[in-house]
Amino acid sequence: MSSLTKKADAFTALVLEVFQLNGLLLQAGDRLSAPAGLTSARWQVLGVIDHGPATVAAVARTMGLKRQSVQQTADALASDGFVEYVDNPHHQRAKCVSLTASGRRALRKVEQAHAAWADRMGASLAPGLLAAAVEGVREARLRLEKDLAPEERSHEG
Amino acid sequence: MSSLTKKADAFTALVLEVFQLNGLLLQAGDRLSAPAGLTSARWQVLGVIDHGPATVAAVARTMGLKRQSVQQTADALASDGFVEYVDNPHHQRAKCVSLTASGRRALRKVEQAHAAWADRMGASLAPGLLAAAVEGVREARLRLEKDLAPEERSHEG
DNA sequence: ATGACATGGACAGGAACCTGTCAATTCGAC
DNA sequence: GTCGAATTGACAGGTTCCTGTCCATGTCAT
Repeated sequence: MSSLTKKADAFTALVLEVFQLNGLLLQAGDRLSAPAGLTSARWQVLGVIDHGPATVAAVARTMGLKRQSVQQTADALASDGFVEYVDNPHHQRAKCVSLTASGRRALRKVEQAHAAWADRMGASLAPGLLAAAVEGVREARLRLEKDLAPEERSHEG
Repeated sequence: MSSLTKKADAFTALVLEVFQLNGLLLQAGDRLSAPAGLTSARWQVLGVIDHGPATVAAVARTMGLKRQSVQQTADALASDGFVEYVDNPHHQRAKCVSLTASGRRALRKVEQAHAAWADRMGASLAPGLLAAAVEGVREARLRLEKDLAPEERSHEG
């Protein structure tokens, strides 16, 4: 660390903070969704198909994940009765993932818990600080996306 | 999302940004460390023991991970010759993880790449914005740590 | 219509984290 | 010194993500 410039040091500090916050957020998400029988990953999938059924691949694109990862989560959700595969009029093999009544109930429950939590957390931070954090992190993300883009040469991702 | 207050909405935006940035950072870390034959996780472990050998459990505490996770990474590093287990004068069973010459070489290589990258990224962001992002994310992390703390009742964690 | 190409589901295997449990060791209170 | 608590390594098993591959299906230019 001692050989880094000031700006590099500041950016590295952001990286370490983001890693830590990310870990805590996953923990918080699991705690929010556990009472409804869900996890962070499963809750996210239910959230995506809340506005309407979608194929596994479409959900994956929305979430920025690989379709194989979402497939696993969707299969687990289906075997727990939170979602079901329904026929897709536009594609013979690619069925749509659709919320069941049980899935919708669970999602509503998590959303209520999430609303209370986000409100509590959002209120505990100075508004200006929160806004600055969002903007700063978004800017960093955009730069990093550009930085990473040139070398990505995968037909799957 | 529509039932959230303004502050809750802002906080949720921060969460989504952090998730995305975290994913990109892992990608960037892997890309930085790949030329040296490492990954993000392995590089982190090498970084911790750079200032001196330490037990697996101590490394885990430093990194905020479970010792079992670090054990796996350390074993992998050992089998690749980047680290070796050396006797611990203070503990019969708990050996210390120590850098080998090869491990030190790899670490130096990654650190150089990291310095260049962090400098480039840090310079691409307005200094004020970067500082605000660090402060905002840190504040959010601290609040979340407090928010999460009361319920944590695990003798391992 | 036919053949190239992108998209999608399925399956295999791996990385990095987690939890839970066990026995060995160390440490502190007494 | 001795006993109980805390720490540590080891092992088993699980989650969520990844990559790579194969084949079926849909789309589009020719």
